Amino acid sequence: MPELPEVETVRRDLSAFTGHKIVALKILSPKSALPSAAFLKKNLLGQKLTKIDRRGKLLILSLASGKFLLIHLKMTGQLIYETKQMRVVGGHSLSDGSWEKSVGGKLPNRQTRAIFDFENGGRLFFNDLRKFGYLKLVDGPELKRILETSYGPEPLTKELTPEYLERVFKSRRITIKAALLNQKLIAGLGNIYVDEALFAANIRPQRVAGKVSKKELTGLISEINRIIKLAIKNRGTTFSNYVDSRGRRGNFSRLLKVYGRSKEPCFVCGREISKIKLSGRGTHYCAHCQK
DNA sequence: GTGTTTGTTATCAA
DNA sequence: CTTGATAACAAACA
Repeated sequence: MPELPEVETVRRDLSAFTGHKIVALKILSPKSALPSAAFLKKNLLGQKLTKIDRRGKLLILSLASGKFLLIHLKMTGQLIYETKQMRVVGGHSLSDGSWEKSVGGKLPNRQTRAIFDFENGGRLFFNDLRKFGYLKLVDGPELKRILETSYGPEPLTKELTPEYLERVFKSRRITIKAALLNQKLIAGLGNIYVDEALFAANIRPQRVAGKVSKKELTGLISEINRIIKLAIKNRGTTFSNYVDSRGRRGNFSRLLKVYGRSKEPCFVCGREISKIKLSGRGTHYCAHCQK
């Protein structure tokens, strides 16, 4: 489940490989390519990749042509980059053994939906078990429209203030959990980091968003920022199948306090972590610590 | 065969 | 117009 820290980790890693031309593109799953596989090929072949940005959980790859390739990993997407050197040495066994714990075998594999070959011999694999993710080619105006209509402020920016959250939550009768999952209100959080942030801020996920006090929102923002920063530092969380651009798992998993810890003891009070369903999502919290 | 996992959008309802 | 609830999407696993 790639959320902001996981997508940011991939973005930073892949940025090291920008500046090269795409010399071949294989699309193995046409439905993963928007608006169509043919359109992507036409617009990507021979194009230089100039930089990679991120907004929320969306990767934005800039092309020399002025167009943009948007990549969303959704739930099970992976972007794995192989250098020419890695293939020459025969696969993915790095000296630190990191490949053994992750995708293991050779690429492409059954989950591979697209393969980019670069001029420098590098190869980028887009894997996606469940095919929710996509590669989407857009022009400048469409990118602008998407960014303006789909994303609220990012964590770790000055735009995310208690005054802002107070204003956009005020009229809302949804739960604070649902509000934090809404990318239009705040960008980048998903199920894992929402549960973690609410635990750290001592706020019950089922509270009505509009009734959370400004003081609590202030604390919540500070916990969101702290956790997101720490998670990026730890290269994200691997819960199901997230791996970074070299196929390695994230290290934040061992720092999770509530997510995936149903019935285990709360690290603060020792009581059992509860698990309920909110907005159709598994929701983990401590009924004693969170008010 | 059933339930569960989740990011995002479409759809419908109030 | 706004807001919210829910299904749908896809594939694997217990």
